[in-house]
Amino acid sequence: MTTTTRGFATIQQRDLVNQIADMLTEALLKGDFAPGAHLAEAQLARDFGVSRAPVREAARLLESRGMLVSQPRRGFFVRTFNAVELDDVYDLRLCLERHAIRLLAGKLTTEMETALNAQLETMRRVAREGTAVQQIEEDVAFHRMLCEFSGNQRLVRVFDELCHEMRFCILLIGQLYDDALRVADTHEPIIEALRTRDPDACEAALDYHIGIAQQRVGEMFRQREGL
Amino acid sequence: MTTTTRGFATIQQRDLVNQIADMLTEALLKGDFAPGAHLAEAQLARDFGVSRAPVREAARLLESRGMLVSQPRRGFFVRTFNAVELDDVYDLRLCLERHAIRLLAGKLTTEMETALNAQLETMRRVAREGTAVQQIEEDVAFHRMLCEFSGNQRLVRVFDELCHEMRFCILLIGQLYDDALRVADTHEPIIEALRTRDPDACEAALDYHIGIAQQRVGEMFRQREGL
DNA sequence: AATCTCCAAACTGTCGACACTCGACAGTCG
DNA sequence: CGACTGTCGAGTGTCGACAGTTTGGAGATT
Repeated sequence: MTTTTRGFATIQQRDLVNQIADMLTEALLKGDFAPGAHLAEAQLARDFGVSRAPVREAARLLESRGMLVSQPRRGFFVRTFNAVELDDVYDLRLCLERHAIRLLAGKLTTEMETALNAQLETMRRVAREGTAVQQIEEDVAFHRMLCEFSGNQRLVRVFDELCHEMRFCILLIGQLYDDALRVADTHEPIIEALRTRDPDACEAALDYHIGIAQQRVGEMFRQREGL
Repeated sequence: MTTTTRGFATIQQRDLVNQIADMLTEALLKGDFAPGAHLAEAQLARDFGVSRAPVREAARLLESRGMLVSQPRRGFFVRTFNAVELDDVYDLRLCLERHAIRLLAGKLTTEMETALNAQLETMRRVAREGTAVQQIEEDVAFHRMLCEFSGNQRLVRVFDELCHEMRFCILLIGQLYDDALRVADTHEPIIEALRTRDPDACEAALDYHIGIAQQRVGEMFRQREGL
């Protein structure tokens, strides 16, 4: 594991549950498990070299994040998405971000603005020289900043949950960003709209941006679903 | 599957985890635990007459619902709210319901309308002859219907999570509905606005309604907090 | 009297084990 | 030949136990 960025071993021996949850999440996002596949606790416990208790708790954690579902006496299964559920997620995300950006429009500081611009630059950089996973992460990070700057922490929490599901869907589809640089550029109008501090302009810019994203993902998903 | 339409009630041996989670939820809403109090697994296990494993899992469930928080190596504690967090919850709720009612305005059926009216009648009935808990439940049920009729199931899930927290806050404050009948009546303008099918009118009616509720709860909370 | 040290009790994180349940398969009976 | 039944393996739900950690207080020190 990536223990040391510097000479110190990771201080807080993170408990097994979180470690296992992270590893499972990574495996799920990497596509190591087929959608709908059954996750056998005993098998996972053997793989991780631990007992079943922490595996069970980690699985419950992932269930609460919407990446697994459980059936009584049958165990945990990889969450599947249909097109309707995907639309619901994007619709809800739009709802949250609209609200966030309207709040943000009224309280934008120069620090926030420079932070958003910096993030945009990061996105452009990874668009040129990063991996698809990195591109998605930085894209998510941009939108997460909008939520954070809104000031509503509870909203951020829901956004994070939704992101888990969106990531899951996107990586389940395969690659998405055929032209990452162009995608990064589409975030610029959002910053520009924020600079005007006009809530309606902000909402319009966001609607346009997310609408495109949803359409793209939706198309690819339905295409994949048709198989 | 259900070859015999004969009426055997579906025997549901609900597993311990859910039973415990429900009992804990009830106890929390009843105020059996002080805010911030430590929940000892072993003690609860003894009280329920089970082992610690299902108690732990139930506690994790309640943590994901925002009613408990956990600290590594310290265990689970009853969630506390401050005024800012309470405002965040109501702000987010407003965000969700606005979105829901706008969606609903465009697809309202007569069945939905009669269902909402029936719910309003139920609210008036329990306002006269019901308990405070019942009044809150029916009030929540009305708003939940708005979310459900919007068609976005994911939105309903988030709404349910928020409701857990709001219920928790409200019952933590003490009783709220000094004049439940009047509160019930304030839902009528929402139905009337829906009947016009004008999204803006719906949003305005909802804003007014929730704004009052938030103000009330906020005031009482700050008052209680000052102690 | 206030503070520090150290110890014991209580508690959490984790483990291995057992009982019960579910699904599949094969055998039995009409 | 088809439907029912008994059996078996796999897997979950739950339990009791152990080890390491945290907490609160008794006793020692200044």
